[in-house]
Amino acid sequence: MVSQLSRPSSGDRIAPSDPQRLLRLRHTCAHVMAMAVQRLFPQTRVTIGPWTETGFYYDFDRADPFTPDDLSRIEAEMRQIIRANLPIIRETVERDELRAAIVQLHEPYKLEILDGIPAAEPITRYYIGCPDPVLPQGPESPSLFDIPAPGEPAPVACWWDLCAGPHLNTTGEIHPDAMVLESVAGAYWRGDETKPQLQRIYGTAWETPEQLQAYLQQKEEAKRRDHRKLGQELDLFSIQEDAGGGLVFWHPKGARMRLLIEDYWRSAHLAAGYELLYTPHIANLDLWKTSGHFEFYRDNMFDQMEIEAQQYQLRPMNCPFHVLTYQHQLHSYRELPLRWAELGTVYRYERSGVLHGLMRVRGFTQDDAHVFCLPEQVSDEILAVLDLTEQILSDFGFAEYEVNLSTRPAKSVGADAMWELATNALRQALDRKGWAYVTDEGGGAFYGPKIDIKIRDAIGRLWQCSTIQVDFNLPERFDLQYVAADGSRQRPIMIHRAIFGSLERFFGILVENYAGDFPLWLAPVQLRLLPVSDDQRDYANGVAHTLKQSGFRVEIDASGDRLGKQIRTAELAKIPVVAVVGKREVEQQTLSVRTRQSGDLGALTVAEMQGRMEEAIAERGRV
RNA sequence: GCCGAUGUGGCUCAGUGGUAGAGCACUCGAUUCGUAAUCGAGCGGUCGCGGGUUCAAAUCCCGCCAUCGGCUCCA
Repeated sequence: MVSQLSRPSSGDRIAPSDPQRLLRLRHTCAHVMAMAVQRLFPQTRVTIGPWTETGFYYDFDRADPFTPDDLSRIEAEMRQIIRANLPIIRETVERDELRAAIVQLHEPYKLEILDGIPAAEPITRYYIGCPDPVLPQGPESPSLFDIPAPGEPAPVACWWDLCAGPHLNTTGEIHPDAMVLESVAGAYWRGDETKPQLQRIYGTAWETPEQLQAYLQQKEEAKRRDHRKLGQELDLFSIQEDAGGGLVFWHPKGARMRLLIEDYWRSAHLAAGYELLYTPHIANLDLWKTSGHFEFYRDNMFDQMEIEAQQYQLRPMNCPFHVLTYQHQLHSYRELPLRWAELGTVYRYERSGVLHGLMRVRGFTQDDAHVFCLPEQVSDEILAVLDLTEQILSDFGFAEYEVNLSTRPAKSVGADAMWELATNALRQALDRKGWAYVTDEGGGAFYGPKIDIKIRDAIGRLWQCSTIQVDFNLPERFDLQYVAADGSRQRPIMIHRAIFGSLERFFGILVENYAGDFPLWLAPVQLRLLPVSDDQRDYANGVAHTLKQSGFRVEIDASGDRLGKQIRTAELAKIPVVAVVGKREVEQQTLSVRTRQSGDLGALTVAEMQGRMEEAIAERGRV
């Protein structure tokens, strides 16, 4: 039960000196851009243009697509408008008057917006450069006010938009070098894919050029850490066109890391009182009809396949299988809670345009678990899940969380009383855990409310991973029972939860968090031996053998390259520790150790080396 | 799925109608080397796939697939 939010929320940590003013600035930038666009491309219709976390955008309706070249022209035009330092004037207008003006301008989207504004609300418009434009002076007279060639229409140094504001007082308050246009993208009118597709131009804007530079550097940093790029460079995984989009191939180094993650996960769960299950990847469609998935989740399920006149379904979820396992025998209240976990691989149909590296795929493995418990155990069990989640995530280096409590959505099943009980149990557990959280009204699953946990990575971005959901729907649909103390049959409550969410996605987050520079316990290769010449091969083989016997992941550079090249190759592969073996080391039975973290450590015996590495592994750190 | 861009050896990329290129990787040879690239040679591509235009297509046109930036979706 994992939502696969594929992009992180903004990790923007560039602090503005005046946040309110920055929003006005960005909003004004959007207007300036719209003005520039309509000056350059008069046939373009305007729609909306808000500020965003890093800048602004404006959606336009125009027959021809904007090209990168158009963006440069628009940006140049915006600078002219900024340099002209045009006043921005707010005006409260009568609805009918404005309506007539909009009709005259042939702006259908603006008309729709105007007509959507409740009668009681005041209506405002914002002018740029009207009604009394300040004409520029001096040699850098902007093109804006150049005298038009004969036959061309006179340029209009005036533009207005129906807008609630707020805005800056003049365009000159925007720093022309703290603003750039970033990209063009398709967007739907009112975010509705049945409505016309518009062209959205994104820009970024800041108070100062320094802030802009900091933002651009952050963007570069995110690009440097991109798990798709690092996955290729470090040979961790691939997604192959020949196989199909969204299907992941784990290469030996990535698979080794996955194995480490899985091993850790299994031990942690066994220690926390879970049992492990393995269940099939396909099953009779009837199961999915009973569970409600066929009704509620069909759009994301792969097509059914017919096997001997029966319809079978590739699984998009694990829960019905755990439910069947529970149902297979009668349970006493004395057995509960039952905590069953599975690294369950699921397949979900995702529209081609949404696939994204490991973050959004069509086949992935959830670290899924279901807790079957008594109503009075729910709160304790949720609290225990929160504890386990914290333990596991912090061992992977994630100590900062943002927590959401999502309540009943419009499209949902179940009685109000059950929703209330479940939502209260989640709330109570969060309070007992002492975690602050934000309530997301209507953000729950169709079958129950949930807690979502986002982790903050090394560069401040938030990623959704863990989810905890209370479900009274499946127990109902499958008629799950336990025998209560009085001998009556009662219905257990089911808690779904995943900590990593999806292994693929979590792995991608790990790659980005560490920028491929993994702590020693996770590094696919922990140490590489670099023989200075062929004479040291036997010694290197002996050392490698010893270290491998002790459980270290070791390899020998077999290239025959010179030492400098071997070191370069190891550095590029981000191998945490290299050990040079030359004539000296063979004679003294040592290793000359060099780590990515601390550089040259000098000569160490094999035993000393092992000690250093064991220490780093134990604290999940680096050498 | 929608809008736009992109797709050339294993990787990164050049090549805009006239005989497919570079660097790295790989193989071979020489060198046996001390902390981020030794030298030389060689191998390797039906230019994403399928159609079309043309005497001639990596290059132009159409369809499809995948990837990238977004939109929509994300139980």
